[in-house]
Amino acid sequence: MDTKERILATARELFHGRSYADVGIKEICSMANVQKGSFYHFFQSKQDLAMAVIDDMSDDWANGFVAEAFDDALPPMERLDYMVDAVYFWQKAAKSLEGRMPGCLFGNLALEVSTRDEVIRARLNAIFDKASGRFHQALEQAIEQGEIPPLDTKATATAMLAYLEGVILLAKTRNDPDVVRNLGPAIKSIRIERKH
Amino acid sequence: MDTKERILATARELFHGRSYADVGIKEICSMANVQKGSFYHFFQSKQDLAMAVIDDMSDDWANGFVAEAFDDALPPMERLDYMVDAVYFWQKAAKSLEGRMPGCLFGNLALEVSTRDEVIRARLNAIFDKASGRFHQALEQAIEQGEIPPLDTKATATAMLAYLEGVILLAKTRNDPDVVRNLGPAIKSIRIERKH
DNA sequence: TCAGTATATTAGACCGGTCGGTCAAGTCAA
DNA sequence: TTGACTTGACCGACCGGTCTAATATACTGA
Repeated sequence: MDTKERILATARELFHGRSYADVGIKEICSMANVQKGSFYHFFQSKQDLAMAVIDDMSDDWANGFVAEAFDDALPPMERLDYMVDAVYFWQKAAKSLEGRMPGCLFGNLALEVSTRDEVIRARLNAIFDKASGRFHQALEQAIEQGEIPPLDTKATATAMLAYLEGVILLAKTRNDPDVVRNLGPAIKSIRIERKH
Repeated sequence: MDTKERILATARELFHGRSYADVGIKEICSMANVQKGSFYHFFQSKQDLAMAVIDDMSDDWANGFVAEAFDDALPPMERLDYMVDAVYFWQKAAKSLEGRMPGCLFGNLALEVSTRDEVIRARLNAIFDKASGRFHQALEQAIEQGEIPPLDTKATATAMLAYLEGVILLAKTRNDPDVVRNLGPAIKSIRIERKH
């Protein structure tokens, strides 16, 4: 594992487990066994690192269980349950490892830095758009296959993403992953009707 | 307006508009025209200030439009729309004043500091519990009055609060209060059935 | 009413520590 | 010999918090 990857992985872990402002470059470096000069050889700034961390996590998600959850082979509405389950097990594992529920890195960063850093905010926004696109596709297929009655798929998809983020927020505040398991499945009840 | 109130009001504005870590005591003092010595006469620490700000905002909410929204005179399910509207107009006003959507102070703080500060986390958790209690009461009455079919009122109430927080999170990330207006009303579609 | 005193509040210099970031000198493989 | 990478000392700015001295304000007994 080369230096840059080590920095990235460490930063991701620390940012996720605590917060952006709370984690210093010095701490990242010492935990990754890297000197400061090396750090600034690979990253221009802390902001640059944050962007790289966001992209890194986003890629992992897209190729990881998000890809599994939104597999076309699964019945569309079951994909939502799969997604909720994945979040639950992930948060539960993280809590049992570190004692605290880290929540969603994207949601955490969004609320922490989006009033201060326009570049990061825009990137996070794009990631949410992409995520809501997955929900959108699932909803389109669910309607197509007669699994649910027609509705405003775009709006409902975004609402579902919002709900998932909200559930994670509340679960993190309670420090209890079970909140995700208890409230998560209700994501399927959210409906925004078509305008006519 | 005495010194302590000035500190409190300024801190609240800054914490809400930016973040906890990003706002220093020095900045709060200079904006409130207070010296550091005075600050530490009234507050033991920055954490102490945060707690006071949280309580202050919580009281304002409880006696402000939350009290209006959850007025017993309103039909229960209409209270939810009232609440969503209030959030929308508030965020819109804040954005037109400062250019940025601040989101929900409690949600912001929850994601920023709850992994780091157990005391603040617990307080925020209590506030969320109280808020979900309002939803709960509205749902109980809605069922009682035949406005909606029976459901798990406790779980649904919490789910609705989660949804509201999630919508605000997404709106803040988009920096667009209209997200609240567009997605907010779907809060009424959320249902968690009774266990039997 | 007043002197005297205790207490609440203000003032701002000061503290050690940490922050993000820079830099010149070095190592090492191609 | 070149260019990628590493080392770690160093920078000014800022952080939360402390401290002592000055100044209002409130309360006291005569």
